[in-house]
Amino acid sequence: MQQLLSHINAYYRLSAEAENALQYCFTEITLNKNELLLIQGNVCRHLYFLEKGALRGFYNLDGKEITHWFGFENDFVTSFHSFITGEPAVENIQLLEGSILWAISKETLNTLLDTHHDMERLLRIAYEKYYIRLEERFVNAQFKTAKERYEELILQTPHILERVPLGFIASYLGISQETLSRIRSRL
Amino acid sequence: MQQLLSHINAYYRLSAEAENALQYCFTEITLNKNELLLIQGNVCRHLYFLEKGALRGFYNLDGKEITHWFGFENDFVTSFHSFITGEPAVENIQLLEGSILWAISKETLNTLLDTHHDMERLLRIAYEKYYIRLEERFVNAQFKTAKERYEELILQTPHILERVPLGFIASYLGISQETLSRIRSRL
DNA sequence: TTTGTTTTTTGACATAAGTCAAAAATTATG
DNA sequence: CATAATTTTTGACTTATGTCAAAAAACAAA
Repeated sequence: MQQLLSHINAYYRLSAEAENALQYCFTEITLNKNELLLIQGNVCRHLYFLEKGALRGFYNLDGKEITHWFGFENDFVTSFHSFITGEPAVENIQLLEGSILWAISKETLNTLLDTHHDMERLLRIAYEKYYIRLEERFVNAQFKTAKERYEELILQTPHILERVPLGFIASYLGISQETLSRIRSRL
Repeated sequence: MQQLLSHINAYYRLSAEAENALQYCFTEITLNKNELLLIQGNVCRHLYFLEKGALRGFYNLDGKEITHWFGFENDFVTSFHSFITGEPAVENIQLLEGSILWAISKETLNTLLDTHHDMERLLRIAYEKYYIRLEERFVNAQFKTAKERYEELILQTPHILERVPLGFIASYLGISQETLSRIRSRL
């Protein structure tokens, strides 16, 4: 819990009241490797803070598993579309390592947001950062070659390489595993 | 101005005070076709509401212009990354038609957000919607074929086809103009 | 209209990346 | 440690899409 609080405060300095209220809104969850935090078709009703561990979001496309994002320490994770819209998730969330998470339900979050203007701001600022990140990935996906995307990954998020099997990384980069393997061999 | 207010209220019902304050924060701008609202390298200090008209965001890649988004009636537009971070914009914003816009500076927006919790919420909700939209485009860019992306465009945003030259649409979809032309001919 | 400009299409060819199958390497487990 | 299971690499071949150049079509202006 301390880690969650200090991570949030690095983003945006909360008032003492908001910070205090926040503490009682999160529930600790421990999960093992390979367990599913969310199964596609279910509505994702929680937002999670990942204190320790790693996980991935993936969905099925023509029988293949497509990993489209990873979460690591200090990330907020959820099936975004489902959490926001209340529609069934198209994706699964699976643990890549044994992990410690803190969960808050959408209802509880909404109460927090109603009560504390600065919580609302925190979330708004968080969205800005996540939006910018996604925008960058989008530009990479659409306008860069497979090799360039892999090099970008090495520079920007090398921790992914160290903790995730290659097959997951390939689909994360939007390329086949074989192509990724070849790129690596001639780098 | 009336259009801006009613569009916002369709998103999220503002308090009378917030709505009133908001009215005095926007300035009307009229621009002609082909004019530039933003030139790359400059910091984008405003958020714009597009009341009437159309525009595009584009940047240069290896000497080619890459159009990566369009704006139409009732869209909020800005060079997002630059507006948020205060860094120079990597993109240009150009008018595709003569347009009427309403501008608000970042400073003025921040004052509004400080004063009105519900403005903060409005913006937070707006970000959610824009995030979801971008997420969808991202998945399309990375995991769908050129033909599928074009078909998606026909279904989801046919108005783009009617108002924008094909060359711009091609780079928006992340394909060459020639390929787009061929896709169209065998559809 | 006629002429000039811009946009779109077509053709020929090049290339990045995908697919399928099998081998090699790595990691897990009895 | 030996065997099984998983992950990564390699090889041969296919395919989608890009590039460059030119023709055709559409649009604008005189």
